[in-house]
Amino acid sequence: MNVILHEAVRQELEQRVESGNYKSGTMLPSTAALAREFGVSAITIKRVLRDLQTSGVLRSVAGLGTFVRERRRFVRNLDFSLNSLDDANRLGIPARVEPISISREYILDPQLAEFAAAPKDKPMICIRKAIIAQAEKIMHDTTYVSIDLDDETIDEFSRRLVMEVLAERGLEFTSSRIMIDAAPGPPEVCQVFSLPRGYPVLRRLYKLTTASEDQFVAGMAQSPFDRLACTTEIDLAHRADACLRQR
Amino acid sequence: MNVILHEAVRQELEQRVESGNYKSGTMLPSTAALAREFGVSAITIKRVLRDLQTSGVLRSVAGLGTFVRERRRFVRNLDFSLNSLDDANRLGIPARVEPISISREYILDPQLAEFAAAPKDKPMICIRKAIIAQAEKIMHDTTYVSIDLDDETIDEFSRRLVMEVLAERGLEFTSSRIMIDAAPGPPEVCQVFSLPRGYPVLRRLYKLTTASEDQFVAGMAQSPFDRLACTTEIDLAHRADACLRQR
DNA sequence: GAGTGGTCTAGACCACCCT
DNA sequence: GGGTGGTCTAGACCACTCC
Repeated sequence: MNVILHEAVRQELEQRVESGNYKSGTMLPSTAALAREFGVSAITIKRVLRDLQTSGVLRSVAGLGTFVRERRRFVRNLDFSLNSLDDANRLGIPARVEPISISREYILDPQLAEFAAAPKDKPMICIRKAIIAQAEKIMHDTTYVSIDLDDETIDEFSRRLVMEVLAERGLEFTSSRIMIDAAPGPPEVCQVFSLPRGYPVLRRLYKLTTASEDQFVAGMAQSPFDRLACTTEIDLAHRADACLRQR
Repeated sequence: MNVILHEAVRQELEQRVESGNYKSGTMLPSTAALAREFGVSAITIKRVLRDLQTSGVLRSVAGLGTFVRERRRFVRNLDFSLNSLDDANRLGIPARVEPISISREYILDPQLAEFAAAPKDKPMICIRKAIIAQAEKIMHDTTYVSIDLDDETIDEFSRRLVMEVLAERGLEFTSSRIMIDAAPGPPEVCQVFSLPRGYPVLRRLYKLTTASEDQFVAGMAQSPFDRLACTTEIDLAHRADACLRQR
């Protein structure tokens, strides 16, 4: 037993969720009831519940209650790129896009800006959207495009995947450089997923290469940690030398 | 300006860190001083400071003060596997291993257990260690090995990388299946890195394949989100079909 | 001993949801 | 109206670090 009160309560609640005592999706007793049960103050309970929200165990709705968060995670193979929503649907996973915004701006995220080495001479087309699979939001995507396009094409971005639309317009993508990291969810993303600030998020920064040097397509896909994971395979028999560098 | 007090204070403090007003590594004013400055209660300030710790912006040491967290991140290319500490040293990055524990146990983490499909007939050798690069802990690794080995070999695990030791003993690894995801840092990991619970962590689950079916080597590497990122490249010209599946 | 952050408490008000 | 979580406050005690 831990000496720290909120830690002890936390472990007990986590255990109840894990053991199925509190079942997935169901409502927990109210903070007042828990405070009585554990013999601690209501504010200590509130702190624990808040901590368990940022760990993805619980989910609270003001005025409604606190619930056990449902886990449903998708796994995406990095080697195969998902290029169209039709592909997903063909695989039996109903997927669609929910547009958030289309605007002209520069890359805000400093990590993405450095990774993609974006042109700084003029603002790019910035498409933000949420990707939904099986009625569940699983991804928040921000794509930056610096190519002259007609309004009709830009309009199409809000209904389908950017790569899909551009490929139809004749753009040939040769390769994609990817950086995968984790991060505390930024405000925009947490809002879309109804998550508390700082919720761990899996990010995939990507920079596409086309035949032409001046066609710039890059972006960042962000998913709550319990909604998406990535897989890949490495051939060790013909491996190259080590590669670890700073920054 | 936001109506929520702690959110407004948070944004102001974040801005001061970003603008360099509070410089990296330096100490912030005390909670009492900040409470006076913002005209809010001390407990509100404490909440904000705690939130900014889980977002990786600040770092507090009880009895010492609150500091701006220094960011130093390594980037690891997935296609090239880092097989020995000598490799890293040759690249000009002084790296070493700090053993945490060697024991015999079953895989605890449910996600890793499912991913690796571990044999359940007997407990495996479990090696836990921290990997340090440039005097900074950047990785927490847990490796499970189910191979009969002499004590001398097992002893060697605490000084060098598991793959390195096994390769010298004649094991030939053909490929590595990898799953990358994010997660709130578990207690063991947060303790090693002196991080608050729930700090976003980048995880890499790996399962190695050897010539023999019954040689089981798998594990999980976890890094604080601001210490490590992974890169890779995808060939889009010869891409296979889409691959997105649930769980 | 003085200063720091970490923990815990009691009590209050608000916005929200459901009936 | 009665229940819920979210916010904010004042005040207290402790463990820790540094001088």
